[in-house]
Amino acid sequence: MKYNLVTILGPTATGKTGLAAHLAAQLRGEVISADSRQVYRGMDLGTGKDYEDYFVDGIEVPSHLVDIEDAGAHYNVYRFQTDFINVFKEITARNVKPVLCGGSGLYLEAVLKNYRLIEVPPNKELRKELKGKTLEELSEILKGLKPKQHNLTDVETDRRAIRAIEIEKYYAEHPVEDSEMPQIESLNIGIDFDREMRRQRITSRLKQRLEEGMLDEVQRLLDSGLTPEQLIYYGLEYKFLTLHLIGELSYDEMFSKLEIAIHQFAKRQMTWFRGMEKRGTKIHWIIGHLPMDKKVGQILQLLEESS
RNA sequence: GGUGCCAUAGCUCAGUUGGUAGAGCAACGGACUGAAAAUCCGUGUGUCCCUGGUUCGAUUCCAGGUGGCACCA
Repeated sequence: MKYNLVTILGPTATGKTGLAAHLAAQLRGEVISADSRQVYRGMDLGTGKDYEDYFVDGIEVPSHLVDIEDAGAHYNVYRFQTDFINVFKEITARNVKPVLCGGSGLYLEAVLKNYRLIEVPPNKELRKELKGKTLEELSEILKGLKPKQHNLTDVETDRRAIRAIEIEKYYAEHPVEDSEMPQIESLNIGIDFDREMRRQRITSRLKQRLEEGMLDEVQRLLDSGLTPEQLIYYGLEYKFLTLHLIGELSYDEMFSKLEIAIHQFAKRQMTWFRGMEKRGTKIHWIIGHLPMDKKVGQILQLLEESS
């Protein structure tokens, strides 16, 4: 087979995990999650994590990169890429087929396009040197190092700006060799629903998860000592449910604002996937409402055709 | 039933001393290499309720109608 990876992607609420698990079951494979929020333990309903999705005919398909961090921690692309590489190597060495599955476009592309991210150790001297500079001065320094600056979150706080400068300086001094990254040949499958269907699925899934106790989950995280700010940082469900629990939004306001925010998120995900296609990543879109065995069948067919 | 007020974008509303209109939110498009469920950029999508009158010209003024709200019966 030409491919050494199958990737299942798509916007939120399209049934990616279930499809990945069913496919992995057919291939004697294992699932590697590419979801920037499902990495956190205790964040389940709010991240759309559903352990039952991994059971196929009563047998659990092994999964990776889910529940690997405490809630409250900050995971990131660099960590994802290195974690992915480790899991990929380990699985492949066991002669098991990896199925990458998720909706975090940046994470997917970091792997599929082999982003050059390297370990950047803290530079104490530089940090001392930059300490006390204003955010504007730091922004200027960063702009000098990285003229094509897109991401304003880099200069939102002094700490982040200093880290961004540290990373850029390190890159400048350490040309990267791309030896670490295994060669990835991925068959990419996108799950497609039309816009109206996508919105309906998001809304009904939101209602369902609220009924299943999503508010209790967020309350539990608050009770465990996480601050509202820490939870709001995670966005979407955690942001709006927290705002409701601390009394800043009524239930109805929370619901409608969250619903809108998830719709907007799904749209941004689609923009990212279209962007990936423009940048040269082939995505085979399959129709979301087909029965599971049809979808799996189409993917197996594509794999066969390639061999 | 009477009187008054209102009717403009998907929603809430502003506006045009008469020259066919604009904000917020939503929606749509885009960007994205160490927080990415984040962050940021761009786009107005309209029988200005209907019919008639005045006028070179009416979404705007006048009359009637329809619908909504309030008050009085």
